[in-house]
Amino acid sequence: MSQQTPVARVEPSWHAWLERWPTPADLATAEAADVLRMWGTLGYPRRALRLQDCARAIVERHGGEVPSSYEDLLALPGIGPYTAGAVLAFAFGRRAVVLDTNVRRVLARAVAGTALPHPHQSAAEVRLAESVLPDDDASAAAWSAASMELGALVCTARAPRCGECPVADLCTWRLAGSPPDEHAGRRRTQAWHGTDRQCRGRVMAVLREASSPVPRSDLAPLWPDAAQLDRCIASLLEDHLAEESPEGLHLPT
DNA sequence: AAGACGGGGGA
DNA sequence: TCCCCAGTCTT
Repeated sequence: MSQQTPVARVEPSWHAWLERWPTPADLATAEAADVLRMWGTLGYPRRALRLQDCARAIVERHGGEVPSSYEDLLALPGIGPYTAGAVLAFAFGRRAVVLDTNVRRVLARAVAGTALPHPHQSAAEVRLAESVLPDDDASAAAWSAASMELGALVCTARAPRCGECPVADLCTWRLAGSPPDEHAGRRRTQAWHGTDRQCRGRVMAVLREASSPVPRSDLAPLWPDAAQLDRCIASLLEDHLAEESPEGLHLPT
């Protein structure tokens, strides 16, 4: 849930979710429509389907227990290098590189001396994270939690609280006078207005609220560009985020 | 190596 | 308004 969605916004949904589907086996047999409705407005609803696919894979491949090896975790749907490392570190207390946006920013400032990390993660960055990770499992897991918290609460992207930072006196960026972002202006802002993502989001919002199939004619007013709307509906069907029956569009059964 | 993919809250 | 958020998957 927290892949690209702030944890503060995730937390209430996370509690409700685990109350309804406490185990992978519970989620594996849920209705996809219920999964998507419970996901609500967390964004990127494909993640909800991947999470259910992940639960099914855990049941089928691992007897319903979350696996504890990096390879097995990485092979699960929706689990990438970050999440695999986070599960290893935070669920199993193991030494693992946990390189999320917060840790990337902390390392960029404290070690590399730049205001923000490069737009795209590099292999060199992973090597750096590995090199500063303590050797034993317990210390490494604590390091991973600490560096993430530091980035999330103190070393924030917009207005870092350097006065409260425990490592301010060894921060390369701070010591250099907190120079501005090197690639400021080159970071392309993600377009939103008029995009397929906005269009898909509107359709999904209607389908989540609907208690019966929605005819395409009822969807037309949602979007000025009819061709784009058709294309987006087709992509939602392709992604299994929606289904179509003679009565109209609805969440998958 | 790029693009696609939601939505909300803070500055 | 703009920016960013405990990324992943596809091409």
